[in-house]
Amino acid sequence: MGRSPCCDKANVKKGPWSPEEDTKLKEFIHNFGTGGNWIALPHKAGLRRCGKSCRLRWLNYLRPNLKHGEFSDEEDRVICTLFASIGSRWSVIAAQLPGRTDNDIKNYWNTKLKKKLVGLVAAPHSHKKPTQLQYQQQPPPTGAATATPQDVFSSSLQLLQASPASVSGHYAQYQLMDEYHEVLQHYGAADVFDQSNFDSNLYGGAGGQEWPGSSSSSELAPLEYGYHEEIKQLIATNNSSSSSSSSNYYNIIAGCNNTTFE
DNA sequence: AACGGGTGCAACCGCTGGTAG
DNA sequence: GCTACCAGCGGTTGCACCCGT
Repeated sequence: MGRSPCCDKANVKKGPWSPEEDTKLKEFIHNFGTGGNWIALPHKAGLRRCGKSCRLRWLNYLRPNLKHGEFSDEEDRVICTLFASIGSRWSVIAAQLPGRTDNDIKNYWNTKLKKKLVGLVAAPHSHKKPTQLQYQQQPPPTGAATATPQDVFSSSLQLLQASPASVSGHYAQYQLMDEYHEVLQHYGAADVFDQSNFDSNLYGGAGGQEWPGSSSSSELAPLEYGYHEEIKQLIATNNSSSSSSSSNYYNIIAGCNNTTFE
């Protein structure tokens, strides 16, 4: 048996919202709030819309203090960093970017950031990347039988963050993101993450969404949290071998010196 | 001017997890 | 413990707009 639909599909309007509908929704929520029940809201507000549609419209467009327009370099950096850490958990990423919605960030990632990466790789001045074999040669984290893509990327990003300021910046970040993307493809993309393990690492296993030690939910979580020991281990291992793949990453990053990204 | 492909964004869909009864 | 309901989430789609030919 299937579940009952959330609304009468035949009697709800779909498609773009009109200014009148926007006004009705805004005024209703301003006067009465959502009442904790989005399903009942459209009827009360005199809207022929599905409750889910109202919720989405409010959260993504009508809600106060929303930012529209270009993402800043800093926002780019946060998105890349968090994507590297937690994957496509857009709501979690959005929580770190005040005024941005998960839908915004998802669209931005899918339409712009991802393409920036691809463009960089295709660009003539792109630097040689490690091969997939080199990914496989990455040492596994402590206690793991094999290195996961996430391990590889985490170590790469950590190397980047630990490197001198001259080698940081968008180009290097995006270069790493692309490597990450390639690793995902190599591993079949789908079941790369042990999500529960990720959550446990990311949130300290407490089940909450606030970073341990953080007094504010808007505080940016330290990237290395949860991976700290694994990453240190990886760095230690990589640094001990001059022919290790970590030096490939250093070469890539070093090659980005004085490269401006737009 | 007309057309077609590309792009960006708003909105929808289907699923999951939480929870009240 | 079970069921039904709801909010929230991520993936996907539809469409308006832009731009090159």
